[in-house]
Amino acid sequence: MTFSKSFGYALRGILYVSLLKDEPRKISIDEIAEKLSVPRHFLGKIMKAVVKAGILSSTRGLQGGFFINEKTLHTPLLTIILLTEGNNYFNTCLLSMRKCNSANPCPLHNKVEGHKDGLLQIYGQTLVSDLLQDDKADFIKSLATVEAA
Amino acid sequence: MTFSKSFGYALRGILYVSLLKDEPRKISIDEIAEKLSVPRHFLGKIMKAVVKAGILSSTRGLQGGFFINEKTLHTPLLTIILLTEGNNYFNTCLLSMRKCNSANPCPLHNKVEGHKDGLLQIYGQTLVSDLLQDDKADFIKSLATVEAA
DNA sequence: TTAATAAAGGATACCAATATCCTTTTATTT
DNA sequence: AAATAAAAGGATATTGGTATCCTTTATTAA
Repeated sequence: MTFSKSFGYALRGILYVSLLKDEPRKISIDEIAEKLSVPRHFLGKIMKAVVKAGILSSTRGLQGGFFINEKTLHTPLLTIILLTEGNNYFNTCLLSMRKCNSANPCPLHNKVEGHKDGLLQIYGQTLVSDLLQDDKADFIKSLATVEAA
Repeated sequence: MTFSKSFGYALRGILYVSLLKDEPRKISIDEIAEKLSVPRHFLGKIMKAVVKAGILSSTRGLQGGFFINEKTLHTPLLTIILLTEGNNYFNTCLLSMRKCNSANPCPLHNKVEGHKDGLLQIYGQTLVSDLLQDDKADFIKSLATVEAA
């Protein structure tokens, strides 16, 4: 039921860049970090992985930055989850038993399998584009939500 | 979709002690650790918390060890989860946004809320006794399942 | 072709979860 | 009472996720 912070940073970064897809400029890591209230250097490391996975594109140099490509908006959440949490995220046994599977289930396995599959469905079918909202200003605010100072 | 190792160790320890509830002897930490193939000292720390929470009982001294009490078998999984993962486990935002809730939802919030509630239901309703299996030898083996050497 | 800008990449620090060890307390047995 | 056995408790590694900084590479603009 939980993801690492990396996942949240990655998805929010992707959404921020996607939201500004109609602007001619590219989006710098500094801008993303500032608008999302996220540690700049750590975000840079994550965004690098996102670009390497082909989910976003980037160019270096003056006027450089991040921008969407043909894959970005059609990327399912599942792809981002597996990127940040590791490919075995949905295969790991809830009881940390290494040989747990359908054939040799741990005591919890069958109880949660249905919901696990349900979540997999959701994450596999929900695309980046499905999470974008029309009101940009409002959406950016919601992406950056942080605790009151 | 994941729990810490502590949760797996705790639940498996509880199940092991519960399974042997008809034996007159108490169950030592050494026996549990060995049968479950789990680090002995770390398990000790977790079992201490389990006892402190009243989910199991224990006595020190010669012939001491762990044993079930009136609560053990009726304990819902949720209690154990909150013990090992922290009370906010089901309240944390998937995108690490600190102010995310129904009134001010993050982009993922509504997508998964249903399944989150479903899992909460399962964990709240499934009791320790529901996970015990009749064939003791078989069940112990399944609790201890580890990777092939 | 030089200066400026920005991502990529590598090195290091920090912290919490995980794991181990050692000492203390408690209970039982002799 | 003394010896023993076992959990409780505290102190200390170890590891992986998180976070920061610095250098390198690439691109653009003057």
